[in-house]
Amino acid sequence: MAKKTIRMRKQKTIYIRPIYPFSFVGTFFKPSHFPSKLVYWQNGQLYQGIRISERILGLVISDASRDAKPRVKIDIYSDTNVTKSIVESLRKEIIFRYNLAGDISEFVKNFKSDPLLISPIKRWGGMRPSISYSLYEFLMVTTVLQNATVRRSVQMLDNLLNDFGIKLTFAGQEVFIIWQPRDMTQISEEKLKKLKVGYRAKIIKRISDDFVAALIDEENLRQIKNKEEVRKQLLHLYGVGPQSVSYILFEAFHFYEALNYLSPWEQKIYSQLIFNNKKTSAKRIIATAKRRWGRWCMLALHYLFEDIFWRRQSEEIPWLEKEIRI
DNA sequence: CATCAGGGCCCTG
DNA sequence: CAGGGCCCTGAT
Repeated sequence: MAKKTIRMRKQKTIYIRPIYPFSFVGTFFKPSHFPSKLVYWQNGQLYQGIRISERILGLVISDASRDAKPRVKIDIYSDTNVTKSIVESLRKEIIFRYNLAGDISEFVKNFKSDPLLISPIKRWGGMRPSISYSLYEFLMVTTVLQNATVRRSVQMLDNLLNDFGIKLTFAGQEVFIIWQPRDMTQISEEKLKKLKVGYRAKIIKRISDDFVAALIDEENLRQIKNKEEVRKQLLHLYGVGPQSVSYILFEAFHFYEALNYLSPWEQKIYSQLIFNNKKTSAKRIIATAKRRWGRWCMLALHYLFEDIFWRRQSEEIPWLEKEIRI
């Protein structure tokens, strides 16, 4: 059990208007993501915790679009009242994390007749790359994803959250929020290893230390428009390699063409979706995607990927099940 | 029982 | 640039 629990009550509701075209479900719920206690999706609503300048808030995010005008509703929960400046910082943060100010109209326009994308775009047109987490939180997640099956990743994160996370109770649900970098400074590697994270203990420590020392700063990175510069800075972090960086560049920083690495299991899935076989190399898939979709190449793959995971929820896709190691 | 391969990354040679 | 080692777990 988490050592700390915060019970929250509803304080305020705000609305955000995303840029058209927009898919609420596609943007706020990613069926391909591994299941964690950090976010909870139910009945078209997303529950999550978030830190805004040292304050912890609970959010219930839902679709409030009207007359084809996209609109996102956010109910804000907290154990104390929230000031106007917290609310405004939260608004900005949500707009960035979920890329609500991003404009992907050109992608939709250009490829809505592309044979591979025609039905994903019909279903999810307006879906953006997004992530519920802060950069630090995302790095903790990519660390537990390394060299592990889904079950083991979940176990590692659960163990960490039980010792260092905070449980938030609001709107009749429970979600957890990850510790802060400074909470790790006095925790020994040995103690982390008891939580069965193995060699990742060192990674968790060193990334946390770098955040505490302000060697890495999410706000700064967000200002950088050059993808390769962001990549370079992320790769400086211990335990962060090409796989983690590719997730982060696309999902956290929204570079639609961040595509130069595919892990073996993803390669098999894309190979099947694009070439109808399992053995087309990652290199060839990447080259094809770049040629076909240009500066939207990673976004295009994302549409294919999420679409097949959505279909998996309602139909049997035996070849896919084999590639997803539970 | 022993061995091995994971939804990587680091380090060495 | 290739390949061994790192952690744990479940499969064989």
